[in-house]
Amino acid sequence: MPNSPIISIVVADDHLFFREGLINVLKSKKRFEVVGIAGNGKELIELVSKHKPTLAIVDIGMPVMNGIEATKMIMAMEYKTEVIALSMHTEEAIIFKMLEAGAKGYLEKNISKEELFIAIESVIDYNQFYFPESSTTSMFRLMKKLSFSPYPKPSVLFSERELEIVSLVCQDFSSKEIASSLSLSNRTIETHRVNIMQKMNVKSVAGMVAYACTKGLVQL
Amino acid sequence: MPNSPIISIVVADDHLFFREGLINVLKSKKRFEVVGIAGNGKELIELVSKHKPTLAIVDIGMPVMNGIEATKMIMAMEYKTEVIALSMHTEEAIIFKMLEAGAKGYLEKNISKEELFIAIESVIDYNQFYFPESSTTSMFRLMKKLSFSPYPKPSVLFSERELEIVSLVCQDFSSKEIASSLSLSNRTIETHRVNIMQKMNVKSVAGMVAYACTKGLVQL
DNA sequence: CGTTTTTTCCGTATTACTACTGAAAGCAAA
DNA sequence: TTTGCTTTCAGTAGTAATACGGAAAAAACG
Repeated sequence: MPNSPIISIVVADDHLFFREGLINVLKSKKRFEVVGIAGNGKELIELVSKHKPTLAIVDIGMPVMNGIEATKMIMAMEYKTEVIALSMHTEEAIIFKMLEAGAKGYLEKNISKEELFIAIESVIDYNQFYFPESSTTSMFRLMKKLSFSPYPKPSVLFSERELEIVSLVCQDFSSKEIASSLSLSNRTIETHRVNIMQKMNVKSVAGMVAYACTKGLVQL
Repeated sequence: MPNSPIISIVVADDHLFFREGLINVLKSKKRFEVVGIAGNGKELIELVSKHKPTLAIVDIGMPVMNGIEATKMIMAMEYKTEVIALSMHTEEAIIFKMLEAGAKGYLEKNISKEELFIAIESVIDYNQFYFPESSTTSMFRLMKKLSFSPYPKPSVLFSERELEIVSLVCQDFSSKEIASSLSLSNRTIETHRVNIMQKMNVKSVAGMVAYACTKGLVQL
């Protein structure tokens, strides 16, 4: 999913080396912006409430406040920051608690860059849960199945501007309103609409909004 | 959810008395239409493939073919028939297998009419999983949480005609097209659109489609 | 049977959207 | 540097949708 909005991330882990490594990996993709680094759960919730990031990557075992408690507190905040849990080993009971607390994904610490990216995009772009392949207990198999992506991936790519306009259209704003709110010409918006509808292969706004909803282009 | 489309149902249970009782209860609501009655899994899949019902209410323990196998086969069909499982007792392992097979709900046989109706509407209207309150093991607590309704209930009621038109609008049909496909005047459709938008409190088609998607008025 | 809701239909006017053009500036990749 | 994509803007025209009105038949409900 190129041309996607920036994902701001807060990272929490009590191991300096791992933390730094993780941050470096995240920084290698320009879509990811690390806005905060925490060494324990308390720091984490402070950073999350301060920066309201899109995502928090949270180690489960941390001093002062563990990842489970911290996740619960993050979930209680009004801003919707997603949480992906990190753990050294696959301990089913712990992962379970983390998911109950509200985490949307779980990762072992020895994963590859690629798996990390996939996990983040699954959770953020496609609003799905993410579990590692190694967790093959029956409960996880079932949960994987139940938490399939509700959105089939769109087959075409939309630019950031286009996604912005789609989103505003879905919020019931007219072209004029969108134009003035973005300080652009009405004709610019109309051109975008035409292009968007062509890409979607639909005939009218109705089809455009329906497409956006079903493909998960907008989160309403 | 009054003014909702008819739900066609196939019932499968090997106990005559229970089966008849269930059918009578279903018939007490005019929204439910029992289109088939099966005494075992084999009959069930024949009836489902013949009638393509909205819902199948399936006993787990049946001769010839049990509910789990039958559910798997129903899920493999192209038509999307939902399955609600029935069981005598709450046996976690069995329920688990049933959910893995693709059932969206589970009910004990000693439930009330009201609970049955709620279960059906949860599964059909709101696309959510349904578990009985009595299953309070941690796994079910979590699964309940994960399978919350993605759709907040609409606060207004729409007539069948209105829902029909909403659905067609969401499918990118213009008023003219809808008018001719329903053999109605263009003005009739336009009037409906106005009424619908007033009820939804939106300003344009875009808002209408977005409302329909978020409230689950249409299944796209 | 009366009441209410639903469904049907119309005129007029205005606004919004879509179709068909065309084009220039910016930016990034090849 | 050329190529391509994104973003910006515009004229003209036609079509669709929305905002005001108003109204009557049909069906559902008590």
